Order: sequence, then C-alpha cells, then structure tokens
Amino acid sequence: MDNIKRLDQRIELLRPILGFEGVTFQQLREIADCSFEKSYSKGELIFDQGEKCEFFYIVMKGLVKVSIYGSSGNKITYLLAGTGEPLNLVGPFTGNPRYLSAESIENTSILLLRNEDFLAYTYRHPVVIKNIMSILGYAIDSANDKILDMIEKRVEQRLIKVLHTLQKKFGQRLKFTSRDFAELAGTTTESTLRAMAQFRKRGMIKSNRGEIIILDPGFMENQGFEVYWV
Amino acid sequence: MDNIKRLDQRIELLRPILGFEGVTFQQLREIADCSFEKSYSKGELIFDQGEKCEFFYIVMKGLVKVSIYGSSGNKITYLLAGTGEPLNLVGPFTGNPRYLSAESIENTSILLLRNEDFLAYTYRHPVVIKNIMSILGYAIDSANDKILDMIEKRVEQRLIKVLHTLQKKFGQRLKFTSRDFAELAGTTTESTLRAMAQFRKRGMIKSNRGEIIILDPGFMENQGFEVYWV
DNA sequence: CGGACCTTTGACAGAGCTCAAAGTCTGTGG
DNA sequence: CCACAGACTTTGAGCTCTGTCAAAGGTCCG
Repeated sequence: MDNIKRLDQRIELLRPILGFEGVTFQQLREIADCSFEKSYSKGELIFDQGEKCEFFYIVMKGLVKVSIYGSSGNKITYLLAGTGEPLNLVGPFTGNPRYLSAESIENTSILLLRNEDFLAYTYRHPVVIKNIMSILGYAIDSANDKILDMIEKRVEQRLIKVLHTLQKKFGQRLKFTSRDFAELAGTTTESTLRAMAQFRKRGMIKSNRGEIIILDPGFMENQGFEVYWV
Repeated sequence: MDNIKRLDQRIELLRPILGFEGVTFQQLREIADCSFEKSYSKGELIFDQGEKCEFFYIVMKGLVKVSIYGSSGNKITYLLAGTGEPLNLVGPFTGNPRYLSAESIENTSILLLRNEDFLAYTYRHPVVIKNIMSILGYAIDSANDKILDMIEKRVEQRLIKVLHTLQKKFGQRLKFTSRDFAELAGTTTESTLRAMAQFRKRGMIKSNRGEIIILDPGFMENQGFEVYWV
C-alpha cells in the first residue's frame, strides 16, 4: 500500500531527530500517524511573523529559509532548514506568535504535527526536551555571536564566516544568490557582490548566477573561523 | 530558628518564577532544601564562558550582568538579572559550556541548585518546561531584533531603545555607567557619551556619574519603540 | 518578447569608530 | 584624614567602511 510506505517514510524522517532514536517503532508510528504533509513550491510562504503557532513543522524535502523582517524592509536569515530539520521548536510549547517567518527556497514538502500531539509525546521523553534546549542554546549563542560580529568584524570577514558555515552544511557548491548571502551576513547585496569580486580575484571562489563554488575549502578551515548556527 | 527562616526565604523566591506557583509548599520545600547560597561582591565573576555548567543559578539579591566577549575585547550584555531571575536556563539541561559569562554589578547573593535537582523537578512540571521555552523564545527573538537594529538603526535610536527597556525594568533612575549602556546597545563608550549629551540637550535625561535619570518617560513610550529583552 | 530578477561597477557621503587629551569623581590604603 | 590610582566623563579631529543611489548588461521564465 502507498499509505504504509508513506508512513514508513515519516517514521524514518522522525527517528534521527531530537533524540527520537531511542523510541520504539510503535511509538513513532503513533506520532507519524497523526501527522500530515503539505507541499510548497519555491518561494512560497510557510508561516509569517505574528501568526499563532498551531503546528510543529519538519522539513521532509527541500530547503526552507526562516527569517526576520526589520521595519525598514531589511531582512535577516536566521535558519536554513533542510531535510529532517524542524522550523519552530519554541512555538508548539507556547502557541504564541514569534518574530519569524518561513519561506521555501526550493520546492519543499513539510511534515506537520499539531502542537498537542508533538508535546504530549515530547513530555514523555526527557532526552527530547534536553535536545531542544541544547538547540535553542546554540541558536542564542549564535545570534549573540552575530551581534558581536556586527560590531567588530567587517563585511568581508562576516561573509567568509557565512561561506564557511554553509560549506560545512551544504558542501562546496552553494546555490544561493548574493541577496541570500547578504541576509545571512547582515549586509547589503551590493557590499556582498563587491566582497565576492574580491574573493574571486583571490581565487577563493568561482561563481555563476545563483551559485558560488568554494575553491579552497582548506583556506577557511585554517583561518580558525567559528561557524554560525543556521 | 534562623535556618527555617532562610528556607522560607528561598521558597518565597522560587514560588513566583518559571511557573512554580502551582506547586505545593512541600514540594518547594524539597527543592529549597537541596539548594545553597553564595555571595559575590560587586564586580566578581560568577561564571565564565567555556565553563561546564553544574548549577542552576537564581539571583536572590543584587544585580547580575550576563555578557559575551568578542575576540577583540568587545563585550555585549545579554541579560541583566535581578531578584528572582535565573541566569542560565539552558545550562542545566545540557551541562555543556556556553558562550556566556556572568558578573555581579552589585553585591549579590545567588541561590544555586545542582543541575540534577533542578531537572528532576522540572521534568515533573510541564508548565515549567513551557515557561522556560517561552523565555528562550524571547531571548532568541530579542537577539535577532538586536541584529536587525545593528543594521538599520543608528546608535542614538538603539540607545533610546535601551533606555526605554531599562526604564520598564528598573524605573526612571538608572544606575549604570556609559560603558554599561554601550554594551547593551552594541556601540562604544564614546558614541554613547556623545548621544547622551544630545539627549541631555533635548531635555530627555539628566545624568550624574554612574547614573542616568529619565526625565520624560512618556516620550519614549510614545515613540512606538519596542523594548529589548534583558 | 517583456518583465523580473540577478550581477556588476562607479561615485559619494556620512555615521560612528579610533585615538587622544584633559577634567572629575571615588574609594582604598597608608 | 589625605593622597593617589583608577574609573568615569567629556570633547575634538580624522578616517574609513559601507550603505545608498544609479546605470547597465545578462539571464530566466511565462
């Protein structure tokens, strides 16, 4: 049956995340049972800031950008979530709106769980709570780190850090536009393009429309750069 | 007995925080029983970044500044914790080091609980988990908001926002140095001093060494400024 | 084909960081 | 009780990074 197959897929998606490894198949099945899927095409809005949170979202396929808009049209990217990554860890607990919006940047399918279903389950597994706390800790540390970088690092250095971060997560071929990089580094598209021109001159990268290829992965590694958490 | 009195104090400290209201006296007593106190004089380091976390810290009396240091000596303040406020919500769950250090900025006494004691207790009370998640959510949103403000707001505006925030928390008389304000707004002492000179000219504030008095609280209220979470 | 989006580059201006020097306050220790 | 070192405040001058505005060409999609 196709339905069974689908359920299996969901179970395999859930198992490796948040500490669900230790959980029995039967239990995972229960939770997978009351989940459902939703598809979004490239560029579609998944949720917007200020909306109440009713569901817990996990990316099944594709790529999602979670970001924040400033009052003068600026935007920063807070999280890039791929397969198996959750979009909103806090929301299900409070149900309250957050200052985050999520947008698919590829064709994406999302697994949704009602808050209650996710929570009922979570409360029974301390290790899941622990892992969520740990992730939120990283998120906070990373955000604070970015604030510091805004103060003491220049655009170029922040961009190298962004490239390094993305390389660790996605490999050497990064299919993002300069605007995407700018939103990650907290700068403008123009400054990003200028910096990229520099990097190209130095032989650090190669670039086509909508993608950057990192030529010398070792270089950034050796710089002693920390990575952000995205 | 003095000991009984002390225990009562601790219980009264714990009750209003994190959703412990609903908890019976007996249970609070249990947890207060295995806590202990520690005193720090002004300017003392309570914990440093990179240390493992063994205890959950709550401020009993005084004021604590939780901050992060950058590689070139910069520093930003992440949290100002007064009576009843916890210093490290994530630490007890993971035990892992964070990028945070805490320093008393008044003579302070802290209530400490071993991670295990705090957690054992917490896991039994979903409302506590929920409240912790909620606080962490605010912390993340606030940090992201600060990043946006670093991009699109000028030093003056960020400082007004900081003053507004502190006013809400501490009232019109703010006993902080310009360096403290700078660390909150993500700028330098000099720029802060210059901005404060402006505010003084405009009749918004009055200032002495080590304190700022906000003269027109309504003004900031009406500006439609959001506040940070500190 | 046309519009939308992305890239590229130039010129310019200004916010604010840095360095510097001097004055003021405070509390610690002799 | 006084002196002095350290911390805080104040203000100036200069410089530079980078955001803003602008113009033009390339690419993709409907």
